[in-house]
Amino acid sequence: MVHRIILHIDMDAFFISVEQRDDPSLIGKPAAVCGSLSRSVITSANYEARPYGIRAGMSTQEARRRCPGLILVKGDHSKYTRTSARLFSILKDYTPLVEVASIDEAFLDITESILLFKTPSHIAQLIKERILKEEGLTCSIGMAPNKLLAKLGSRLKKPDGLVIIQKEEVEEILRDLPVEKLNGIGPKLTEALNSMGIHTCGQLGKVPVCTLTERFGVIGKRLHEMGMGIDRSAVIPFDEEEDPKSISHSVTLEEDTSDPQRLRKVLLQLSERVSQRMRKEGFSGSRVVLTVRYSDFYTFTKQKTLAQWINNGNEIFHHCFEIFESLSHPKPIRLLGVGVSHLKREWVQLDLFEKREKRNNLLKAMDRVNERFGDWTLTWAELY
DNA sequence: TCTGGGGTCCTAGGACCC
DNA sequence: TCTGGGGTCCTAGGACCC
Repeated sequence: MVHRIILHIDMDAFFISVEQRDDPSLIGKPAAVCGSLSRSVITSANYEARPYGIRAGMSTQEARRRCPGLILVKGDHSKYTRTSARLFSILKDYTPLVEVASIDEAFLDITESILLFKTPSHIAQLIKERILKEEGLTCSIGMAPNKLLAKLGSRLKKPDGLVIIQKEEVEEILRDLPVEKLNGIGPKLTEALNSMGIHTCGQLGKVPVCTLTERFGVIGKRLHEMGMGIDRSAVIPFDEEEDPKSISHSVTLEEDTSDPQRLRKVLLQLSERVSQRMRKEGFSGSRVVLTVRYSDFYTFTKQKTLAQWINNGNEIFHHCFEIFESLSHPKPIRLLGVGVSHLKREWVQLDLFEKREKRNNLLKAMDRVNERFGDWTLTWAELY
């Protein structure tokens, strides 16, 4: 295989950095973005807040307790989506092979682009400069022979880092690197590996594949390769992405409730939002999934496969309400979710071919990012 | 007043069919 | 009349990601 050059671009503390750019009074003070000001979690904390232990996923209450002076900003997701779209349009100036990994992360395959630019690291440098100049934001970039290592690289030096991992250095870098630093190895796998005496990637790469497959099944082979820094997966540009497999919305209620009328209304609204997205993106589905979380945080899903394809709000509601009513709910409800899976395309987006031809068109990029992230703009307040 | 919201992939048991 | 075995679909739940 041709030796590839992959970049992973990861925005630094994306949401709160956007807020700081727009409100300089936040600069230099511990600040964080959260979902809502009451029952929510931190979605992004700035580097001044991190010494207090403030991290994404922490409840806002816990964050306030740890850092009484913390400034909390309610997230404005439509703003982040618009910023994200402009960032992706910058990236597409350097290669058509840009993968949207999340709202603030991208993979670029620049193997072919180096003919047009001086060196690979020059491309990375140009990208950092343009993002800073045009958006006032910093990012961290990892450059490596594959996505796994590029992603590792962008994590190694944050914020505003540029880490280049050459093929020859891979073994040395991985030798003493804790396994949990790799994308895809979460808390449970880390614990399991550690209990087998495997703590570093170097150790992981030396474990025979059969030992790993015996213990972990199909992912055993993948783990073995990860330990050796091998990753053959391709960068998938946005216009070659597969269709989504499910569309869902969920909401944590302002307060736990058992009131059937309120719960019914929430299910109706969630069903309507799901159906609007399905129709906008051209899907029907034949499986409805209800998610319920009780006040004690016990969470479960119940699904129902239908004999027909549906995409309108009333039908989605009808089926998920039927599931809802078939259950005896022993505790007040904290969260409800409605989803549809088993999706089928009703129509093909007319601009798909156009998209292929105009990969550098800003509007197309914005459309695509909006399709993926636009619904983040909806908040609880807007539902009522 | 602890704990958001949107996804993907994998597993595993049971039903059902040949 | 002591019971195989392969395949698919359905359902629920878990791990992981940002």
